[in-house]
Amino acid sequence: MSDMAAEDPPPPQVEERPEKPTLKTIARRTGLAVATVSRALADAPDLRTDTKALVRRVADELGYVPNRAGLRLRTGRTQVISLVMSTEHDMMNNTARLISSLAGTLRETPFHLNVSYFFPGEDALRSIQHIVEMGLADAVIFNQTQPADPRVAWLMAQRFPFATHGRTHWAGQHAWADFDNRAFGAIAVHKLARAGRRRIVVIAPPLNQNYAQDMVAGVMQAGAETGAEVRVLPDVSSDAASAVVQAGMALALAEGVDGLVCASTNSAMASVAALEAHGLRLGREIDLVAKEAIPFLTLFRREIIAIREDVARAGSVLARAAIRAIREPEALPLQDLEVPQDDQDH
Amino acid sequence: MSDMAAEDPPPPQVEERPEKPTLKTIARRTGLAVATVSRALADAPDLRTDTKALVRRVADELGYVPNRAGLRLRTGRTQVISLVMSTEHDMMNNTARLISSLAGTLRETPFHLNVSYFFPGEDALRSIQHIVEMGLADAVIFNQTQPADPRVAWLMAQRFPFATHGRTHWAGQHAWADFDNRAFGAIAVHKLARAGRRRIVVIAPPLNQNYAQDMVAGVMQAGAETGAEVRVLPDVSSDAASAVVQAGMALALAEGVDGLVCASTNSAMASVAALEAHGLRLGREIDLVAKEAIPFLTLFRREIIAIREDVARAGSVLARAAIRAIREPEALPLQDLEVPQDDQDH
DNA sequence: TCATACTCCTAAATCGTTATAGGAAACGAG
DNA sequence: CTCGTTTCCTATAACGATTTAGGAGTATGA
Repeated sequence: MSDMAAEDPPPPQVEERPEKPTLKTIARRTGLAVATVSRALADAPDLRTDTKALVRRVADELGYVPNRAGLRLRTGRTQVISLVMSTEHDMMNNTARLISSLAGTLRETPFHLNVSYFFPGEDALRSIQHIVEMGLADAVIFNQTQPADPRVAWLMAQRFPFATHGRTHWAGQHAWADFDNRAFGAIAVHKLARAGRRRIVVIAPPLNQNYAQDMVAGVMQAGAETGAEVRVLPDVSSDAASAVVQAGMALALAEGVDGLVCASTNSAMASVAALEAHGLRLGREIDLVAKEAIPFLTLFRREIIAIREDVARAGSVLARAAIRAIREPEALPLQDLEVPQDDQDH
Repeated sequence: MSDMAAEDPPPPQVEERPEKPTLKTIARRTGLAVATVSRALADAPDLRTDTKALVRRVADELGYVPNRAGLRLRTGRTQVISLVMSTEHDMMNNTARLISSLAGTLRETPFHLNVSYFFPGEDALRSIQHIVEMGLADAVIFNQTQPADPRVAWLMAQRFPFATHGRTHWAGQHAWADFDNRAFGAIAVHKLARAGRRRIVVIAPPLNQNYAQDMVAGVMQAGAETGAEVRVLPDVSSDAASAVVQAGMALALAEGVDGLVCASTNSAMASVAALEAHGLRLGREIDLVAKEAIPFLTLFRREIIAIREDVARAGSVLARAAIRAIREPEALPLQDLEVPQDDQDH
């Protein structure tokens, strides 16, 4: 008998289910009109308190849940929050954590999480315009912000609710969650300096990204403070990381580099491969500081100095920020900056 | 000026957009009734061919897209496919690949991808029942199937469309995409045997999972064929992987193990940490075969023998399978088995 | 010529919700 | 007793789609 052999199907006990309660059901049960029931559940001020209490009690008894299609058709509200991701830079499961955290935060709310991607070569703005113009969501969340991100500009002009993973030039005016990459860069260089490293190379993410610029600012500042020589080597893409980084490294290492800063698990692993190929040993001739979202690097090489980023925190903030942007458009946008601490262990 | 300083907001050019075309718009434009337009777009047989052509032409000109809320309210169809994931076993971004592949395949269809999770300790069946009973999706996709998976049994009894990542006892009767873990197990042991390894330890996923049982079957069979001694060490959870595996390894290594098979990138990295702590060297005293979804292990230790699993393929199949299950419930369910090849390099 | 059949289209109802406008009953004031 | 006010509720229309039943014309047959 092969793997594929069909065993007996499970018993087909198709119990007919009691049909879902609607406003009409509650109206019948209470003797009120549908409109009254609707307004009672919305806590309209011109209904008697005991009427509203009655309606709510019956609604609870029946397990009433508003029909999403009816609501959406009538009000235009979708109860959907749409996450629009880039497919690039998707290694080492930042993405999975972000999504699961978003979904986890949203599950206690009436909102559903829709996920879509824009692909390399596509216009990031287009996919978001599509969602807004088609009325496919009440808010959008996206990542990989640029300093003057066109998506942010457009959404602000439209007054459409959104939240970003990463800041922009307009960070004061919209909802975001971000990791303090400037602090990360500074801490990284300080740690290396304390370890006696003087010639530091930084593997930076693509410099059109906002967080890459933050990180560079941080390392440069710390370089000035510590007197270490800091050189930035921009990484063109995480996917092509190993090749690019290794080539860059080959050049850099020739000049007596003794410290490395990497923005991702990815580039850290590629860099280690390169430096070991040059006969350098971590913790001896060279030290490496890297940011990571999952505790992997220390499994990879115990000597790597890892700084953690809590992506789940960002996801949770972004979900709440999006809801707030929907419900209280005039309120102060929710913002959260995760600041890494310099524990001085190194 | 700090990072947070608000620069000038983007110009608030709120151009009023032409309102979205509906059936009514087309009806006005063509002089036909709304019902006729609807039936023309549905290609009703009792309409004149040129009428239908006219309607379709006008619809195209206007860029008509059916309103999802209207459709859903009237027909009950949501045009949503719901992915219900477990939060466990989520390392090394299988998840991210799966989701991006699902979303990528679905983008050319009218279906949207909803993502939700059930959390450790929750009943996996409940979250799916909720979706079905609330009418929140037209199909569900889920992973981590068990041989007699209660979700599969329930959905089959309900005749609700679904597709699974991983097979079950009823694999002949429902849609699924799977990796051939039995072949993987067999190939792994054969590779080790060819390298002269005789005492092999297998780090298996939790044995209640269908794929873990497949993998065990594969290694046992190959053990018998090659005469190697094969012992299975069950892994309780990927999250706790490192601790558990290291403990198990400690015991196992004491007995002269010279070959290791790991089901995931995760357990492979943990195992390497453990074996190196014992002073063993990969490719010398011991060899390690592992499955991975992203090309990382060879960066980690060049000596690891990696077998690739194409999660994107699974995602694409699952998306198409779900759509087929929705549209042609009586048709043969779509199924796809990815069989790894033994390249004999080792 | 008249009944019958066929072709092609449409009016109306419906899904579940909310907003608008207004109505019935009770109350207070003159 | 009558007239306005206030209180509390409801009828109706609308959102955008599909389905059902049927209607107006034209063609066919005896």
